[in-house]
Amino acid sequence: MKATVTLEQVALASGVSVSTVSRILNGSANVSPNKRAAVEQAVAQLDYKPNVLARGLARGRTMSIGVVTQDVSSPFYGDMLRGIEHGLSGSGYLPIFADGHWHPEEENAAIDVLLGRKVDALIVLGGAVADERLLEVSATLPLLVFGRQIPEIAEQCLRLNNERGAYLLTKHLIEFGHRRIAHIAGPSAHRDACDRLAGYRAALTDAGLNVIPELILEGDFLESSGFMAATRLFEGREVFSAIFAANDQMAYGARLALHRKGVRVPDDISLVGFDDLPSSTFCTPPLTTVRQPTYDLGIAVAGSVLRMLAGERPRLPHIELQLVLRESTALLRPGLP
Amino acid sequence: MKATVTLEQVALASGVSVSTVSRILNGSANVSPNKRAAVEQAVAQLDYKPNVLARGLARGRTMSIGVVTQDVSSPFYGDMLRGIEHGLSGSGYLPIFADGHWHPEEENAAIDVLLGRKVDALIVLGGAVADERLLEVSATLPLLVFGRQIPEIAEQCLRLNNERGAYLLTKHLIEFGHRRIAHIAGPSAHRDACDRLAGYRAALTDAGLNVIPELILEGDFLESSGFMAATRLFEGREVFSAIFAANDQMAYGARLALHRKGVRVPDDISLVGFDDLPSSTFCTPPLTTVRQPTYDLGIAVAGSVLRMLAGERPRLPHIELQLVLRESTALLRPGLP
DNA sequence: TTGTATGCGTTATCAT
DNA sequence: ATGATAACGCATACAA
Repeated sequence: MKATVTLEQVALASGVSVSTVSRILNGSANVSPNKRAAVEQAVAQLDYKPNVLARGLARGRTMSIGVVTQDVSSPFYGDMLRGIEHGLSGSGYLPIFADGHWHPEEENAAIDVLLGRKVDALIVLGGAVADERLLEVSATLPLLVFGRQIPEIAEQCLRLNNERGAYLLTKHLIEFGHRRIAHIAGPSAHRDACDRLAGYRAALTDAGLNVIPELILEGDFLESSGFMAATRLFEGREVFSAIFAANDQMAYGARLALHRKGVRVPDDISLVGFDDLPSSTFCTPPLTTVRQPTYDLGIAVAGSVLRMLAGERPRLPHIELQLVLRESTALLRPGLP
Repeated sequence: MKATVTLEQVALASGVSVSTVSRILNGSANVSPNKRAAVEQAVAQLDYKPNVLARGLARGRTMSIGVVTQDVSSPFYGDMLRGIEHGLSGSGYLPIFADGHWHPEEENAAIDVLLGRKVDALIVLGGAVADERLLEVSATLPLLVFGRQIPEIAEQCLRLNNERGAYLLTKHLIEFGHRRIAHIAGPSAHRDACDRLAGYRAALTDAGLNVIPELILEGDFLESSGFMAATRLFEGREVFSAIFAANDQMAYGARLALHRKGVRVPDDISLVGFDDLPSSTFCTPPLTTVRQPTYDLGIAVAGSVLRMLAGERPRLPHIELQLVLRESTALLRPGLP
């Protein structure tokens, strides 16, 4: 309907110069009250909306923040994005997402796209691009990284202690009497997966139990791989009374495999995951897991970006993973190994 | 590190004018091979990246497409976004998301933000802004709407037949011998919820069964409401042998309630949902539901947007909902009502 | 075919 | 305090 209203038109309608209008709109310094009023009225009347592009071109900033994810549709990232979005709301900055699909190449491309869009800051969630690349980027604009630690920019990196989370989980199972605990690990190329495996190992060792290689299988963090791993576990000759899946999604898959076998959870086998996805509260039975406060993490990261944009230090919080005890774990039944 | 390289610098480096460089970059018409080569080399050498903002300002388009969602973190929308993203990849257009959080006001704000960003087209997913608003928008730029039907722009609207889906589901239960089927409906303000309720009613009526008001409860499409509804169902005096939840998430909640009551699915009670979320394959037991092909829908919508951008007609496909039979439904056990 | 000049809508730097 | 005017980086109508 109405064509784009420009600053010039507002200036004309209110009888002042464009620069004055611009000043008023940006709240910069001194303007006479009457002119201000005239302009504000014209703005309202013409329903003037500043052109973000032109503003960006002139000022050199776009008021948008690039966010590189690995999979928008995954419950984990989805929830973080929501947190980021919430944390940014009201700041005038708009998050722009680009997906790396767990592929370093695509991830690099995503970063390129975002930089090409002249985002004012960048948030990288997980992934595996080279540290050097991120350091380059960091030299150009405010960068925040979740899920990895780059020494040179440690202050801008937020990484939860996955090993500790896995340790807690495993220890919990051990305290419940389990000594033959299977582990469905994540992809070995994935840092988090390795850390969780390490935590599992450490807990066993600390408890004087030995690690049984046959009870460690690798999945890909998706439900189906959890299903297959659990199925294979039953085909093996090593008995076990508990399964620790490296993330909730694989735990779901494993749970289904158990269901198919007619194995009860937690009566026959205890099961734990990692992440505490929203749906883990509503599994049958509700899943014991470790909570990654994704939403709050998103908010924290968003806050830090805003701080860096304001020239301050990121001040990322230190966040501890917490054990969430639910109903998928139980005391080892007497008579079992 | 390297400051932004401009067209002018490329022009200088290759000994031609900026306009020539611009032409080559945009592939417009005739340029001598040697100049072209020189420019291309300079571009590569300087690692020139066009400034999207400047380009947008000059050309009047931003190569970005606004997408209004209701909840990025929901499995439903997350998957659609993935589809849209995929469908747009390679086209040069970048999707930009803004969330309405199921709030008409926020949704309007989201549209404003996107329009302010001068997106070249808009995709609206679900939601409840006034038809008029969308018609206004549609007069300005290519618009595509999922989840509602606006007569004036019917060609640009994609809406699945929710009533039919619910009908199929209910009919399936009836064919399995169930005659007292409870329904956990979605919020009555939600169009899809109403349609599903209507389908449920129609199937009962067509089968000569009467609709029992006490067996119809309203939820809010989230797991917790499904849990509460199922719990209340047991407190009522009307018996039932099956539950039809208006979406998978509520079915999950209901399933947990049943688990708590010690009620087996499907042995004691059959349960169905609606949506076929990725995780429904891995429920215990896997959930019988109706499939909304979210990912493909996303791709279809993206394709149509691209088509409209190219001046063609949207040509949205007609998509049928399909029943997905899994293990949460079983024949009514003899002796039950 | 190629170069020059102008415009896109704002902001910022000057004068005044 | 306020108004011209020059960037911002690119596309394009026009001229050559």
